[in-house]
Amino acid sequence: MSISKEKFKELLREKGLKVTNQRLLVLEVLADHRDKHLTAEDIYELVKEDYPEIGLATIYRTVQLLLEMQLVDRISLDDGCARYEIGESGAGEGKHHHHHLICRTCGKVVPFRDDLLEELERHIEKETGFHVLDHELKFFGMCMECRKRQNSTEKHVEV
Amino acid sequence: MSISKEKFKELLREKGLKVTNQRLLVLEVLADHRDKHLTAEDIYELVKEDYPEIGLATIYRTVQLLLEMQLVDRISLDDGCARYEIGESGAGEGKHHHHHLICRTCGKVVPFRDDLLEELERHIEKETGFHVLDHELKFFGMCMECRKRQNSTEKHVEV
DNA sequence: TTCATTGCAAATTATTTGCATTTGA
DNA sequence: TCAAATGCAAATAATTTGCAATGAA
Repeated sequence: MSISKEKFKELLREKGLKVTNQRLLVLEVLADHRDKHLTAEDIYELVKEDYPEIGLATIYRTVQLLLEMQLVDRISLDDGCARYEIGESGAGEGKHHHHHLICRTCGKVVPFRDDLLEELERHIEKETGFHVLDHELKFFGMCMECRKRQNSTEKHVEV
Repeated sequence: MSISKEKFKELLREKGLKVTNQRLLVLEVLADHRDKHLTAEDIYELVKEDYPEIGLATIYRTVQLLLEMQLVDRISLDDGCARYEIGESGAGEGKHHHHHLICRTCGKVVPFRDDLLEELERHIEKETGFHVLDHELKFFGMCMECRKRQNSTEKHVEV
């Protein structure tokens, strides 16, 4: 449901920006790896497969542009580098994406779709006057697989 | 409601770690600036007032230790550096702190206390098997003051 | 005494920037 | 043609690490 290549080209032209191979490829890599939380370095390696002469600085400049155009989201997994993923909602109207379940045991990140926060946002606006435009919600814990593994290996272990 | 200096000393001894002035001062500075979201550099400057010979590396090592002991939380305001604040709940049982309302216009960060996420967490566990231990929730938007300012200055401005 | 802790400086890592060159409109 | 975009290398900024000196137990 993310943005099409044509729509992206159009948006670039509207802004008076140029349509370059590099920009198209960065968006394509992000679109081909949705829910993968790629770092700039990840994107760099993936784009290099098709376009070996690209520079890392171009990746940074392009994701910055895509962020401003609201075509991608930046998330942090608290590992010291920013991660990027393509937005669900195309041009960024329905800006209420998904949350992330981050397993503290194996590091896996599972997306979770939910809109239960809308009510909380209305509550916040009424209570504090703060107008909420967007939110970012992360849950930390242990995924099902790790729980199973823990159960089987720690059955007789004292804590 | 955060941890007392005595309790902290006791915890250090339990772990076989040494009670040092530097460690006490870092905790004290965090306790004296609750809800202030200090960077390592901020803490460094504040501790230097009492203890000018402290090194920045010690700040980093100490906040790392405090994080492991669950006495402080690390949050990111997406400005390229980690921020630290003292935990509400002392030894970290009731790990459900507060959320942050981040104003995109003036950068102000307002804490907001709420427990409406518990229901959502139960829902997630039932749905996905992911066992939630903690969460981090940020809202981005515009604070009341900025909204007022905007109304008064942009009354006749075309967008 | 003795090993954990510290301060300092150097190293590392992610990201940004300056600039000459290239390229899309 | 020509400003925008790129690639490269150097600069920056946050954080980490190695190591000799210090200090708490």
